[in-house]
Amino acid sequence: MYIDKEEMKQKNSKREAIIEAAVKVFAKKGFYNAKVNDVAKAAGVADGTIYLYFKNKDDLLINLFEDKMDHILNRFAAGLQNIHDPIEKLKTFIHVYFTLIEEDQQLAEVFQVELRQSAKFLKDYHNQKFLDYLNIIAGIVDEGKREGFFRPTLHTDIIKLMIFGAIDEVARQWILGADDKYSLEQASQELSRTIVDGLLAS
Amino acid sequence: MYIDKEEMKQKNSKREAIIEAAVKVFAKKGFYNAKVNDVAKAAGVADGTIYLYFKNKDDLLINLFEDKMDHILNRFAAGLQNIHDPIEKLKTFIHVYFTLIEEDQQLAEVFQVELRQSAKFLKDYHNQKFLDYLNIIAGIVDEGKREGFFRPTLHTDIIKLMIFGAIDEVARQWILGADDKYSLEQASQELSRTIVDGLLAS
Amino acid sequence: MYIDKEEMKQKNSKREAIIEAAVKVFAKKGFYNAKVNDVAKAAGVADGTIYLYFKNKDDLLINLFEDKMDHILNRFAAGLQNIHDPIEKLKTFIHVYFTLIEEDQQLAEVFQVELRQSAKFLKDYHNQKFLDYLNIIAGIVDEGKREGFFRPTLHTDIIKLMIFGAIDEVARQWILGADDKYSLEQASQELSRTIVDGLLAS
Amino acid sequence: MYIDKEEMKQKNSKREAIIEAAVKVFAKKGFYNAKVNDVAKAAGVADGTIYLYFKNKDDLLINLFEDKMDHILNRFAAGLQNIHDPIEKLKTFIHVYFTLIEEDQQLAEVFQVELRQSAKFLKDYHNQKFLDYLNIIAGIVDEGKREGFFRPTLHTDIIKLMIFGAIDEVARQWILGADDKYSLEQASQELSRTIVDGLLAS
DNA sequence: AATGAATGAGATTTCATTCAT
DNA sequence: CATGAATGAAATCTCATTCAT
Repeated sequence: MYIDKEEMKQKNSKREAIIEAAVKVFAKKGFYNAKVNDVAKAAGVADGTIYLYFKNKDDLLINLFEDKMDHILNRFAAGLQNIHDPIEKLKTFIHVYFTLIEEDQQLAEVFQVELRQSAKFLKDYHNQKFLDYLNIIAGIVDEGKREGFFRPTLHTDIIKLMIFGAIDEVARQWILGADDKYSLEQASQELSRTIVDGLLAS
Repeated sequence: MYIDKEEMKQKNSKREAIIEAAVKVFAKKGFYNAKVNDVAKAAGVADGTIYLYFKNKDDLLINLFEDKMDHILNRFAAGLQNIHDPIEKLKTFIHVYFTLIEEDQQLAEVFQVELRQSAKFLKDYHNQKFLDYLNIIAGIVDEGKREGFFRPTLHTDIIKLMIFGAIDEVARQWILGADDKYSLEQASQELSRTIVDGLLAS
Repeated sequence: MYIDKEEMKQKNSKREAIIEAAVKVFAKKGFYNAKVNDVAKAAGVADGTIYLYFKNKDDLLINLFEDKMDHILNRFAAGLQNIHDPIEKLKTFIHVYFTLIEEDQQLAEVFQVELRQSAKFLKDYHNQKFLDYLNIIAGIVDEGKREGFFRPTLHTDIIKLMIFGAIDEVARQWILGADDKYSLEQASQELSRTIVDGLLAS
Repeated sequence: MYIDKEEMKQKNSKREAIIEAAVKVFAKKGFYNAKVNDVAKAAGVADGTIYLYFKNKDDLLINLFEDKMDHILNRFAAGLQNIHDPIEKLKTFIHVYFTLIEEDQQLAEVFQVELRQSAKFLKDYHNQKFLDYLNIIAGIVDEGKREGFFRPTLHTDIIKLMIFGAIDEVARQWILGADDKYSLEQASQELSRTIVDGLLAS
């Protein structure tokens, strides 16, 4: 029994190690410029080992995405659990987002930059986790409409993208260091205020 | 005299043809999956010809970006020329943006998807044209603050990114066809109203 | 233990195989006209394998040169080991030279013809092994002067080149088959006699 | 009439210009690394123009060689014209050789380095001019034998190569600047003395 | 005769993936 | 399970040569 557990841990830990290495390497070099061997070296395994855990390089990126997205979705679920006011929910959503960005900037970079890149990921690959993520926002917006906080005429499909895009871009530029003119805390406040104001029923 | 003109046109037209072909091909296959030979065939020239006009594949992408960005910046300048009310300016900006997207969807796809991908473009390559573009938004926001329309406490560096991100994401998803639930006209209206409301001084 | 040895042998044997193949192919086609794929085929490996052992085509030529030069220098050292008379040493040097030429005519051709060609080898690439080689001759000449056999006024720096050039050219033309009018044995005798006579103190 | 002459001069001067440019460029970069366009630029003509005067790049090198060799052969003929003593002839030959080297070091470099390079030139291309050149030496040696100055047993075919190689190598190293330890004048003296001593009948 | 833009065959080199150990 | 040497398809880029002007 404990052996199985050990082995499971080993197994997991090797798969994990590869994903963590991939996050680092993809963040630094970009997916297309990163070599499988770079990831292998960073993970402390042989090239071939990666193919024991992942079908190919694309599959590694997909698995990385799904794994990390699970974690992110859990974090949002946890953060929003005990909040009932849609306005507070929206503010919390933004806050959790920036907290995640700050916690793991390399992961953030992969999400912000690399996942945008390939047709594979934004077009061909049907991205349920990303839809789940957008639906958190949609849920909050719909709730706000239902409860009379937000304009009832809001087109949720557009608004959810708008909110996501706004947060995402501010985060991306912070990550890229193009703007060290603002802190994530400032950004969080500014975005919350402006977005909420934009949605409020008059 | 007319010969010089002719030749100029010829010359330009070959460079132009390559760039137009690159837009098509990059939009369809993505930058990294597009072969130089694909671009050459699409442009009706030989592989080598591309290297007479561009240093290498990266350089082609950079030139494509700069050329097209010039056009875009001109379009914004023209569109905003005779408008003085900052609120109207913002609405017009959004409208012009979506008009451009609609006019050339392939170009839009390259800008919205492919240009996000390479470290070259978002990090290494210092991107003056993109800054110019963001500064159009910043200018409108600052004007609105000065003239008392918008909250004077707005942090322009954050707000400009927020606005850009919001518009950009809505446009991207429309391009990618993930959402055929809305028209660009609807999106334009919805964004204008929401963003302006978010910025207004109470 | 024997496994390590085996592996070493294997490893060496692949690097070796590539170098031997390169000698054959460069001799036949010339360095610039030889394709990497020609070498790969001759060595019975894939193109890519060559790049596991050598940085690029130039590096292969350099390594070939250094490896073979080591062997050649050893042969000279061995041949001259037990000889003390400078005149005998000179004769032996010439004899060993022609023996090496005869033993491996393809290698000789690469050394005599191909290595002369690229700026890399005669100018840019700093060529310690070749200097070592010339210094064998210089050593013999100096010894001969010191011991009163050779004219004490000989300018060793010139004489060593003269001797090398004389031997080298006779060998080259024999290799190129331009002159099948003489055997290497004849050439060896003729050169020995003439050079020694030229150096002798009167 | 005078127009034809003019044109002839023009014609010659363009062909000449290309050859002179080729000497410069080949000397600097080596034949294989020199681009036709490099030669064209150096000659102040268009790429295509070179093909009006020469069949291809190889043909340019061959023509360069033949032209220059004619000049060289003439110089030797002139220098040796009024000398009858074979020993003096040999000394003069060496002296003329070094004078030519000194007069045009770039040409020398092409002859010394580049012409050695391609199978085309030392094997395939049947090189009458080079044989003519070697035969000047052979003629002197034979004369010396006939007149009793040199050992009658000398194998002229070997000796001519030996003499050529000795002179050539000393010249080459001087060109390459590897040895700035000696002047060409010194070299000339040293070689003359040593070679003549080596050949003398005892 | 001269030009030089255009060609396109072909060479080097890379790197994801495999498989014998 | 793990390795990493070997593979070889495929991509970028070069450059001698052509040919319409």
